[in-house]
Amino acid sequence: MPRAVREQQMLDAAVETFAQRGYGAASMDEIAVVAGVSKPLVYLYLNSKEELFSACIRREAEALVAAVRGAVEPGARSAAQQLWCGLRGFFAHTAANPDGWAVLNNQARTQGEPFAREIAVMREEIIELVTRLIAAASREAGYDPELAGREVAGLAHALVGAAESLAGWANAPGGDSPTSKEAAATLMNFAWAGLENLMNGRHWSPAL
Amino acid sequence: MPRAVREQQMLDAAVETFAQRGYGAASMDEIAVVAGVSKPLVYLYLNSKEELFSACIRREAEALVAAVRGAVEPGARSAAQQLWCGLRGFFAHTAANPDGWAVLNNQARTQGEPFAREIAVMREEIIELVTRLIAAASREAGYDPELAGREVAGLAHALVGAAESLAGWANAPGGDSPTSKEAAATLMNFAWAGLENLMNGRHWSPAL
Amino acid sequence: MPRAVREQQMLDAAVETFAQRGYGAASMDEIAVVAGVSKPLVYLYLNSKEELFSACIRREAEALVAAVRGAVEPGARSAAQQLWCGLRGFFAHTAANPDGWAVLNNQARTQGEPFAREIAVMREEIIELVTRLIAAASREAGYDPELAGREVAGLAHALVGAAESLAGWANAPGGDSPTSKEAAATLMNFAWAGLENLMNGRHWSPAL
Amino acid sequence: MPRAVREQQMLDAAVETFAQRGYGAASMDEIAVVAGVSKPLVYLYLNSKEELFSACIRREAEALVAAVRGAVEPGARSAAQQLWCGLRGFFAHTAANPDGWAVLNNQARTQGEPFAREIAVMREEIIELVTRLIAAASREAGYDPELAGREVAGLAHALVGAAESLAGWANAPGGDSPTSKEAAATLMNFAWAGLENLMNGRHWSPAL
DNA sequence: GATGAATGAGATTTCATTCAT
DNA sequence: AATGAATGAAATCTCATTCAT
Repeated sequence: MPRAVREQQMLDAAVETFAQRGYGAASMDEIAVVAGVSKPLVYLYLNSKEELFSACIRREAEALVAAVRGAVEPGARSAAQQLWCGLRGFFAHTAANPDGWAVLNNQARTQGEPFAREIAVMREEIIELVTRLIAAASREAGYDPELAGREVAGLAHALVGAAESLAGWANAPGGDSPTSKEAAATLMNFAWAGLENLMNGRHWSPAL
Repeated sequence: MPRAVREQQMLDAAVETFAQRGYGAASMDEIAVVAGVSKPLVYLYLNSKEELFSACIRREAEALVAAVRGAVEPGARSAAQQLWCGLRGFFAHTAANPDGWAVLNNQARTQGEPFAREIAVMREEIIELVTRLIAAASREAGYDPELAGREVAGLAHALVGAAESLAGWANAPGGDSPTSKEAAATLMNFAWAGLENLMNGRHWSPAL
Repeated sequence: MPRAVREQQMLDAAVETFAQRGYGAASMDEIAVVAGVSKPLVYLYLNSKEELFSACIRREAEALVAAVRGAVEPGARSAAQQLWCGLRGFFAHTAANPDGWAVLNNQARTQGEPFAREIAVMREEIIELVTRLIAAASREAGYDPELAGREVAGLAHALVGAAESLAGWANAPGGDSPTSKEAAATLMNFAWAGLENLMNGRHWSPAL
Repeated sequence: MPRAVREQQMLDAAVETFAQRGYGAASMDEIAVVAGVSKPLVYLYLNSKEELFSACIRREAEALVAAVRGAVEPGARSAAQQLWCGLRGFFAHTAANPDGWAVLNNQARTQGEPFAREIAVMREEIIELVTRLIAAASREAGYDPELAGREVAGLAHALVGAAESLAGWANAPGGDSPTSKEAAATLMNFAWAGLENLMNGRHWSPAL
């Protein structure tokens, strides 16, 4: 069996195992068994547990970013529609790849350097994309996004954070989880309302 | 030295170590050294690594819930003010106890059962509190929260998720993090705007 | 059992095993079994295979140097007698501690850095001692050792090299090995004759 | 490429690797890479690590013995001259083939059976040659070597041991090493003086 | 109440070796 | 003649856990 194929099998097995057991508790033994190969082969191809984990992170991060970017489809639609499509793409991808999402969001982020940095890079990329879309959407709505640059960035941060949180909830087993469509709609409402208030200068304040 | 004091020292050491190394990488040896006692004493008081970790989670979760509930000060003020105070309490507590927060949010959540369940319980408690406050606030504003029960819950979920995300950002080292007051204000703006739109039936929809 | 005692037991077992199997082929498992303890205890006390080997080298080197110095008994006798006694002490010690000698001469010297350096230091110490004794002996015999400083050093080098070689032969199993007394006598003859020729300027030359 | 040539390339690579890493630490992988062939080919030609090492020993031992024998040039000269030429040949060969010498003297000797035996055989061959030369030289000088047979053998042993020791010193990096000519001259002086004293019955004795 | 001494079990990693082509 | 693909076995090292005092 050619090397490239085997490597993907190993990454599949590793993502599954890391997601279910956690980085520390996942053993190379188990990963090899799940992949259906011997342990030395895993080391021959991927060198060490750390590099294997990094390879998982890289593959899953690239797949997630590609899924979101692919869903956005720039040009064809309004910025608001693009944001909506991006969110739906995000929830659809994380729902379809719960293990990959768990590796990125639960494991990699919490295992310290050097893994956290790789996640941070991916997150920055997405936040930047969201920031651009919100700014464009506010321009479409007739506002001047320059007026509230810092707050637009804050909105993007909160939106991404809330999306991450909802993705976990949406993937959780149990009856009352929202569908991925509902989750995206909730967030669009959130973003929309926030944008409107932001641009109209309607801020909540403690004195209110 | 009385047992209760020693036990708290051990929990302090354990929280610090778990937060910095992660559950898997933290060793009982190191915890004992940090606590300034011998390893058998840790076992005598806390039985096993798992129970020790559970004790940390329980202590930190209770402290966090108490801090938020204490900040809310029911009765004295409007529901919106209570929500504001609760958020400030949340951000203040996580900023003052970064290790405890890291154990709850980064470690316990990602180590699988039975720890994740303890976190879920605490989270439900807080989400319920937030849901009640949002409903009360909408009643104060003259709306009928029964009209949009499910969406109020969604709003609470998103708010808590965004708060968790902002707590991580606010505690992160680096110059552009928001202060805990800014973070709370950002979230109140979103909650407020979201509530208003919700109650006025102004939903964003794909067709828009 | 107190730590110091156990540590010596482990070093005994390690010296025996390293001598018989070689550094590479000796396993920590076998050393632990020979020492009658569990493997983790070996690591607890001696940290790693490398440090364990270093500890063996240090202990055996110090014992050997002490044996030679102790046998020399300076002051009481002529320098020639001292050299004789030192050689006898050397052969007696290596014969009584064949494993220790094998670790120093066969294993440590050939395992590269950092072990070879430790041996080199010990060897320098002994060569210096021998050089001093030869110089003193030549003074006693009425020569001026300053006249042939470099060659005296060469003689000391050759003497030590020959002694190392003979120690291996004397320890070897088989009937025709010399006793340790014979070995020492052979070397004294060697040294004596070399010294005499050296000081009388009688050099062998190819033309002869 | 013909098999014989490939085999020599592999042996070259193996000698180099064994000399630099030691028998245990040298891996078949590295040897194959250094030889510029694939690992299975090494096994096809040389069967196992042990046989490969044996082949190295055999080749290098034969080359060394041939170099010494070739340098001796029997018949043409006096026995003393032959000894002198043999020593020069020995030092020249070890200086020109430091890796081969390291394999013989440092690695093979210290890896236990069956390798040590192969070295012992070669060594016996050389000691026998030296013994014959010393006996012949003493006959040329008018002595009766039968009178001191055992001591002549001892002298040969010491001479060979000293030569091995000096070969290591002469090959060592560092400024104060002797040249191979100096080393040979030093040994001839000792052999000559030792022989003279031996035959004249001038023994050093403790009582002296 | 407290600890120095000790270990069973299992982690990651490496290596000599072979098969199918 | 030659190799990419693959592995059984064993190495070093760590850790949660327990006893005897």
